[in-house]
Amino acid sequence: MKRELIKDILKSSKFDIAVTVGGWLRTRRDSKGGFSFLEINDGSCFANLQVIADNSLSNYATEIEKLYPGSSLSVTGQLVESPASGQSVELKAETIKVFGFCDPLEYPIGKQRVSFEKLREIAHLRPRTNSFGAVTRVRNNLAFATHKFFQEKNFFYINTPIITASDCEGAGEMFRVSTLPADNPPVDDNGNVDYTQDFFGKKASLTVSGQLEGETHACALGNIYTFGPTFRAENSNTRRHLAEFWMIEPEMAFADLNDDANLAEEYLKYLFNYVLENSSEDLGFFNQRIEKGIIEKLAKLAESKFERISYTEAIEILRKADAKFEYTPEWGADLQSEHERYLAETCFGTPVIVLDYPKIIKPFYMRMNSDEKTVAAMDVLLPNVGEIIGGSQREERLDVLNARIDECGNNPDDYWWYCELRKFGTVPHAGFGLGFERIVQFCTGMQNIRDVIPFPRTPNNVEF
RNA sequence: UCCGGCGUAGCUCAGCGGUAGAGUAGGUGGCUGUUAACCACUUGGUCCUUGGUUCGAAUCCAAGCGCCGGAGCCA
Repeated sequence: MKRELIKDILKSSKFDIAVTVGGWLRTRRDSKGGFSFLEINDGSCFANLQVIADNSLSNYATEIEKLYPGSSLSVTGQLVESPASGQSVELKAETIKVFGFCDPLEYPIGKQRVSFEKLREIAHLRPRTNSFGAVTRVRNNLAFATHKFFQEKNFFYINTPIITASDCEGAGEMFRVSTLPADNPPVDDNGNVDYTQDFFGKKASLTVSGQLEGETHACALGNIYTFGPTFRAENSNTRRHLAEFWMIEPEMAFADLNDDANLAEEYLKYLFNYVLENSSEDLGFFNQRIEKGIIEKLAKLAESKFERISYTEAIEILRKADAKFEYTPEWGADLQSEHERYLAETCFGTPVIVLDYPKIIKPFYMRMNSDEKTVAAMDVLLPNVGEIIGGSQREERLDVLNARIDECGNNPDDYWWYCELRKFGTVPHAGFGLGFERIVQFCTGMQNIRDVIPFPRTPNNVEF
């Protein structure tokens, strides 16, 4: 079926031409003047198209008057200038084909307001709402902008494995991947599960990060990035965590921590500018209904310089701060949520990049600084969201890396191939990870991360 | 996992010891180039589950289940 998108029709300045649209009814208003107003949405944009359905249509009494929100239809007619205010163009229907009626007594999302919590229970229908249509289009633009940004900078898109045997420094609890019988797995002489009999012949899990594999390709192709699903089996119940989420992980060869921070800042600003330019209609909705001032916020951040401070400076600022913290800031302890929020929201009011964390709170692969107390790590903190990016310069010196693997209590055998990247032609390199849903949250103002991914997976929730 | 809050009509909520309410959606009638349409009437409920206190529980207490917010873990 050849059809025009409402997105294009509403921009059209050509009138009195024949067009066909297909979409879902949002609302019907009857006029006793002998016609009905139908508002159609086809998902191509936020706005609806107003259709005039005259009672001279052959199926007016039999079908048009029985249309309720959610019904699917196609309309062919003349695009005309609207005589009334509220819309510039409207479609005067010549034929209306109804594909599917929608019973208003059963359909859960009519014209009335439905809470986000309720919509999560009907995740198969929620993309038909204004909010989720807008979130989905912004999410799409952020994904496209991500590829565009890295491709323009000559980064190669690579696909790291989803099933893995390396547990990447214990970034979180992992989901086991196994074909062994769950109720009665084979056991070895010590009574432990015998994974040599499993599908892969050893313990396998869903990935918590593609970083270690990503490094292999950075150490060959130069600059690469991944953009794929990531899994954490943590029992996290917050509005910022998912068990399955999408992560973007660039990795650069011949790069240090400063290059890494520059890339992170440039990438975030690129995203802000991209959605400001290409999602303006949807952002207008978020600006009005979800987070007042979000457009101004994104525009300001796209222009501003991100604050950069060392971890040690951050601790000093927090200790002098005129604020009550539940946890006293102390050198050597990780920054608490309240500390990150103070820095990004109260103290600077801009994104903050914190650099050079104590080695004791960071994983083995981060590069040791010359003070031998800190490592070349960075976190990017956003107002309201908190940590959005975590990254580091990687340890490229084999002897130091081996010592750190030992020190952190890891088994060197698990990282033999990772170490060989240092053994054979090592190179300074750096990268970071960004949680895609968190940036969607930030750019839409949506409060709960479960509402910026089509089908959220959280503890006790795997419906759909 | 810990702390706090909340589960009442299809939906959004009020009621907080004396026998069930509003708005909205749906129905009927009226009116209208309408646009969150409007006006009148109207259908609609195991008050999450189980147990306890009480003459009497939607209301108080306890446990369970579910959801939300904060914390931790992190992206």
